[in-house]
Amino acid sequence: MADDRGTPRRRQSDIARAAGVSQATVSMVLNGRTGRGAAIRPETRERVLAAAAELGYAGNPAARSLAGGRNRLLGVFTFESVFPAESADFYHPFLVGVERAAEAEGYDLILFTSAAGPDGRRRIYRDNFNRLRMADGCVLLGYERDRSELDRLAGEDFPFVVIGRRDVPGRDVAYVAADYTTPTAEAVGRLAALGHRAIAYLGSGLDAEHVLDREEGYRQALAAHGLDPDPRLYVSPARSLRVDDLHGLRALGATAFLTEDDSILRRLLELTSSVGLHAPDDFSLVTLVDPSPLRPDADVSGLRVPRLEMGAAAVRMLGAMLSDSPEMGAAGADGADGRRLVLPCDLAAGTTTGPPPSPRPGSPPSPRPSRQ
Amino acid sequence: MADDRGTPRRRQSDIARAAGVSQATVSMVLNGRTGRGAAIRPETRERVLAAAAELGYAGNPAARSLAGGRNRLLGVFTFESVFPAESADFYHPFLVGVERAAEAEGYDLILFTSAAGPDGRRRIYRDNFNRLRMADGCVLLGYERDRSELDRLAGEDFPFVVIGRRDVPGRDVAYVAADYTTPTAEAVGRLAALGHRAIAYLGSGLDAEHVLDREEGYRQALAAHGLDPDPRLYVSPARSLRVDDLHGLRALGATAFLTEDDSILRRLLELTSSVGLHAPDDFSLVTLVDPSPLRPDADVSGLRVPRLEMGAAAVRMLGAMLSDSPEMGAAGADGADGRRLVLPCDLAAGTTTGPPPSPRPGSPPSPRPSRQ
DNA sequence: CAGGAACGCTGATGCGCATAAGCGGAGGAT
DNA sequence: ATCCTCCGCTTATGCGCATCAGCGTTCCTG
Repeated sequence: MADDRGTPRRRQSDIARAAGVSQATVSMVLNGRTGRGAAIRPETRERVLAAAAELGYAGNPAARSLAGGRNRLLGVFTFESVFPAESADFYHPFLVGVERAAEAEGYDLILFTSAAGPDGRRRIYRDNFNRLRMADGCVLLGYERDRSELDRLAGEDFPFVVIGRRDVPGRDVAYVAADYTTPTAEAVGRLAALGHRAIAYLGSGLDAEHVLDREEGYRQALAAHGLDPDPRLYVSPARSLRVDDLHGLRALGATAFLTEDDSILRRLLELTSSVGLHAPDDFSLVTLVDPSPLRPDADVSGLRVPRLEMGAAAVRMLGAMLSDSPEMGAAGADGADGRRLVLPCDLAAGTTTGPPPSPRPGSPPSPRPSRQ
Repeated sequence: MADDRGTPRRRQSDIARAAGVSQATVSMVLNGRTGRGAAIRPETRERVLAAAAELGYAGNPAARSLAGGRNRLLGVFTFESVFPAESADFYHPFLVGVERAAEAEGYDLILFTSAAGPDGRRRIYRDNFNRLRMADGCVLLGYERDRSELDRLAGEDFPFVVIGRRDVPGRDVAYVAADYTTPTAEAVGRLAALGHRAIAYLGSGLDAEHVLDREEGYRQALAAHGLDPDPRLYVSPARSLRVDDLHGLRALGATAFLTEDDSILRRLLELTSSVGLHAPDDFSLVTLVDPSPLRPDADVSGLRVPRLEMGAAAVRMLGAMLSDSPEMGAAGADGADGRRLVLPCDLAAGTTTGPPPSPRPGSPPSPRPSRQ
């Protein structure tokens, strides 16, 4: 009578023996399933349940999923750390959405944390193995440096949904994206309506789809409102914008700025406040991605990306792909029925936009390049 | 030659066929294991790996764990939402630690999100199935309402580590905790040294271990410094403290306050500022759990719980339990060797403590209840 | 009163994998 | 030449469960 350590787990066969039935019967009772026609006698049922309760039975999910085919595990792959110290604010809302939807749909989540490459970035394929396949399907999140892994994955027969638009030529990648084009265009429209004639675009310089969408909105709206698409107003990458550049833009008549990401926004605010300019009086500002909530000082006008909803929608889409047709997952048929979703993006009014400052004497608003 | 959809998941037997070897050989190669004596010929090995890569093989975690092997999957179970909207700041650092350690040790993480009960809280056992067993072991995080699930889990033979001290009678639960007692006592000591004679304790009213630890530190330090342990200074639960209560405590001579959690801290700050009192001039304040970083206005004195380290340590402990002895996991032998870890907690100086205000005329610092 | 159809259960099977046991051959020791 | 030992692989087995095809009974129908 040593200690009970190693108290063996109870199996269905233990219950079966205790209740005087077969293991198959135990399985049926516990699952409420019916073999073919109908049922288990209530009396037997009770005996089995009693035995299970008494022996403290707890099913083995691994065996369950082995026998059943699927494991109700959804993968979450991020190209960067899932819980990064800094960009916490960026990923967090997506993950909240993913988690909620997973919870609602009865899935557990598997986070691929083991796959870090030497550069700290994660890789889908490690030693040529696709660990993602451990899950029934996978949600991909974040921005990859290298598109080839995604291409390769798209060529496999594995169901996945990317958060963010991805166009892989010849493949039919499922994604949940946000519509950046419309609200970017709308932002330009509003600024134009306020009287701005020269709107500078401070871009990230990346060529990802979501970046192209914003540019597209900018250019379309410029044309639609009859504004001059002066290429000098389009600065990209603008990450290391300097005071000189700022002055240059203002000399071109720029009275409004669009910033493509948070670090550029930050940069611009630093610069402007260092020279004593403030929105909305001295210039207008619209940011094209959610500003970090860490800066409570300003309610910046700009896009509000429905991140939580995107995460949730991605999970729901994946769930649908998994249940609809068990095999439609990867290289689906023609048409991307429910496999592409573009969510609208709000344009928050904020407090950083207003009419352009009235032209100071001697400083004509019309573009007149001072030098260069 | 229709589309390739429907290509089933590859199994080891597929690889075996492609490489012209047996399934067992594939298993050995992929696991780097050696049958009995030594090895697989490098040539064979290469062929197998090539076939696996080409066919896009990825192991089935369920089958792996069923077969008695391991998954390299660690579970993360939280009794509440892992990514809660509000308490994000609370859980996040733990998860960062968990993620980093998992990454370092080459584990992937399973987040048990599917186990939500009707009340929104998660349950380990659902329909009597312990899904945690999908993983090799599990880290538990958060505070359970109901201790019975933990008791039951402790009775099973499944390796897990709890973040936060847990005493389950008769069981030997592995945990990584923080030492709240010492810094709480130290906080009282510092306040006493500054001249405070009456230190109020605003508690949460819970009876979890981590709460008891703080109380313990408070009481010990009161005794050690010869302060009167007036029970009226010990308010718990204090979550709905009111202005009256605040005045009552001050009438008792209280010049310093200890707050047990963030919501109580918040409450106290509301109250005091509503009556025009401010730390450290009018009173001193030490909080016994990290204040939410959302409040940049004050650098509150108080405990700093090493959450990130706790998360990482829990994963490392679990890793050790899994590799040391495959069976020491659950109800270990006697002695909790490396299975209990208590990390020290810093006491940050902050700016909310100082000497007690000099007694105003007519308002003696000695306790003299004015009324009631 | 024969034929059939549920009913209530059992036995067999296989999910994909790890692993123990087996086995032919090559090489060394005696 | 004989025996033994390792090597490099194969075959067989079972993890715990869900599920399917029976199979003896009972009850109903014509």
